[in-house]
Amino acid sequence: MDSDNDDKLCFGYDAFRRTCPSHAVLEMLASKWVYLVVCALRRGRLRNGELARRLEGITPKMLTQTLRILERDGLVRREIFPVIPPRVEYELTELGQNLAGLLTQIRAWSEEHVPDIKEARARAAADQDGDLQAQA
Amino acid sequence: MDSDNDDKLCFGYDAFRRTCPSHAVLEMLASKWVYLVVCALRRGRLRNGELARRLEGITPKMLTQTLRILERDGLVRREIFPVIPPRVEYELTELGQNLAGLLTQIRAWSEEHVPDIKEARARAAADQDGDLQAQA
DNA sequence: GTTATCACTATCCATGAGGTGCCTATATAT
DNA sequence: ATATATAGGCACCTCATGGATAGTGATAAC
Repeated sequence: MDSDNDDKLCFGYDAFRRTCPSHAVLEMLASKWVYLVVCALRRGRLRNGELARRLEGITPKMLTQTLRILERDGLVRREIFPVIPPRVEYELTELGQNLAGLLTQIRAWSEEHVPDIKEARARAAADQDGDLQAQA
Repeated sequence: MDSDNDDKLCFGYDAFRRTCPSHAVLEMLASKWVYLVVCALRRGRLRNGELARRLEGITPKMLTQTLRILERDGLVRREIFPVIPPRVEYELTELGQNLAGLLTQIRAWSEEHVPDIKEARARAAADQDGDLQAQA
């Protein structure tokens, strides 16, 4: 029991350690597009184009890149239909579903607390101005 | 009611929209160091040096930068003691505490699911090799 | 006088995130 | 014959950012 690091140390992994695999996992999750893709797939399978329309502002490259990462890490399953024109569908795996619950909570938090953060930023900006005036 | 986007649309904000303030909030949260700093502060106030020692691999610059962002957005409170040598302490605000619960869950998830992701990556790598051999 | 602590700030540089455009295949529609 | 839809791959380029390093100021210890 390392008293310096005993809060929720799970399964011997410790995300605070740079070399710990869980650190790399956390890093993979720390991406805007990973959040949004996983959230978007939560309700069911979607095609590339459907995702692109839903995730406003994502470029085809970033979408593909993100999906490849999620597929590689076992969060998303990719199914190709050998038809013309091509049809490819993406859906969450069980592991992905599991994560989606958490990420959706983060997304909900972001939406809920916009006013709080707006207010905090306004106050910070005001304090800045105050400092500037105090200097003059 | 936009039937294309009705899952958990909170308070009129929609993180899927690039111009929505909640999108920016999500982007702010999507950072490895934000995760770890908030998690580290969860149990109580810490000084800069204590944080630096706990967050293995963080540079002074990134630590300060992250703390400034969190302070600006009202998640962290900064208290300066006018002594020599300087003493500065950081602690979560109520808003920060609120978020810390979620982020700690994400961190726990990362630690829990390392084996799953390792396995998925190994399988993906094996599939890759399979493709290469099939080509030859 | 030299070194150390502490919490930074400033600066530079390499990496990589992300954007843009062009390319593939084929069936259908015009 | 040409255009469109579809899901990409691939090469190139830019700019932001992460990271490394050095400096700052005041004091106290050696």
